Amino acid sequence: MRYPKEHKEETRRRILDAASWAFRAHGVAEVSIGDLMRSLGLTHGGFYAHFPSKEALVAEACRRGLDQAAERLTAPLDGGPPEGALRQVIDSYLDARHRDTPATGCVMPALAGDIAREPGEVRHAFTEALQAYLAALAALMPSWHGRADDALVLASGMAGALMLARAVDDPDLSDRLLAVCRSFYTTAFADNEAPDGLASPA
Amino acid sequence: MRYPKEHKEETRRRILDAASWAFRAHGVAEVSIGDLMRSLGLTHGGFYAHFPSKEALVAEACRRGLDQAAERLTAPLDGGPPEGALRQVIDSYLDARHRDTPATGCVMPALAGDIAREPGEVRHAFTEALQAYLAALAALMPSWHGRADDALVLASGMAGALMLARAVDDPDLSDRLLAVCRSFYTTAFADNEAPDGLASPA
DNA sequence: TGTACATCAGTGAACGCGCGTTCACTGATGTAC
DNA sequence: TGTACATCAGTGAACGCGCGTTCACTGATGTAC
Repeated sequence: MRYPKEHKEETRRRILDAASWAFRAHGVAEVSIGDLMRSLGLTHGGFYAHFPSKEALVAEACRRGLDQAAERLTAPLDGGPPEGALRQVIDSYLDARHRDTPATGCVMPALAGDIAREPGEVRHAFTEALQAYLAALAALMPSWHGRADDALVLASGMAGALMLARAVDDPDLSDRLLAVCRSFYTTAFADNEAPDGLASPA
Repeated sequence: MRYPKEHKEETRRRILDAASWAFRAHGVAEVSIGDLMRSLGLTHGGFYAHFPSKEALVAEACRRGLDQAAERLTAPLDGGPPEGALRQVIDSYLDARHRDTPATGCVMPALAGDIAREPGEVRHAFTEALQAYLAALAALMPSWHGRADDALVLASGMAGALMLARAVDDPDLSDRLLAVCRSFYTTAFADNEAPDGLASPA
């Protein structure tokens, strides 16, 4: 069959989206090309007309996932961050809903452990997209902070907390982890206080 | 061949140690039973005389890895934590050497992402061992802190930082991540200040 | 002391299975005449 | 307007491979006599 002009790049985008969700939900190793194409009503053979290898798909899926997250951070604010934007980011990141829907959630807690063992192409794409994400996060920080450094602490801390909250078996521990970290990071980074009397972590 | 009395449990321990290292270094999915037994000079068939399944091995390997980490936290101190013990834990956790040797490092940044997707047996073993680890970490905290809560923040934060430091492609970013988080967590949790004038995170 | 036997940790062929990747092929449709 | 053809996104059989797991077997040695 012959297809309309943009059909192919539309299919490519559908593969990429489905991969980006499935990898976050089930892990890179557990999602096969066959599964992926089948979930789109296609067959596995067609995949290689869109991507040269599974590895290339993983790299692009990581980048896309992080790029979308960065956009979500930036989108709501047109003229500088409104009061409470950072607080809202922390609240929704360290939330039961985010914990329970990894497919549409942040790439870091879902895949960073795997990415550390992936080949260079994947790690490079992840790194580039992470830099952009960190910059977007830093832009939400109160200006009297060491913004870029604080963004590193906040992003890695929230990613670690969400990852553990997902790994853990015990719902109470998982909820407590989210609640405690949410309160800690809000106090440390999103409280509007003077530079000298910074928030207490307690 | 007939073997001396404790030979079998000695072999079991060797399998468990090798698995615990290999899983952290290469990920659960990338280490096959064949690889594992071959690395001990054995053949794959013998594995099932020691463990009922790969899943059971993963569960025990996680538990063992975390238990050893908890022991390492507790061991040096016999009569309460000496000054600077927590500082030392943070320094050695968020260190380039730890980042570069995942096989002997902490289980959380290496495997927690995978564990979140593993079946109940594995997650349960991980959770139990994590509770013990968190208790050991809390015992190092200055007593004026909300120890148990602070241990959650510190453990998850350090795990997230190490995981990202490993995933990232760019040595400068990776080093900066470690340095910034090291300084942040030391100030927030290991500075000996009065309860009212807590450490500033900046 | 010497001999026959029971033990059992470890062996390795075999099982069914799914993976990533390749490639000759299909067939609906836009285009050229 | 009608017809022949070129295009090319998608198909599905086939490739070699390694996986987790099973099981009949091996053979050195402790033990019973």
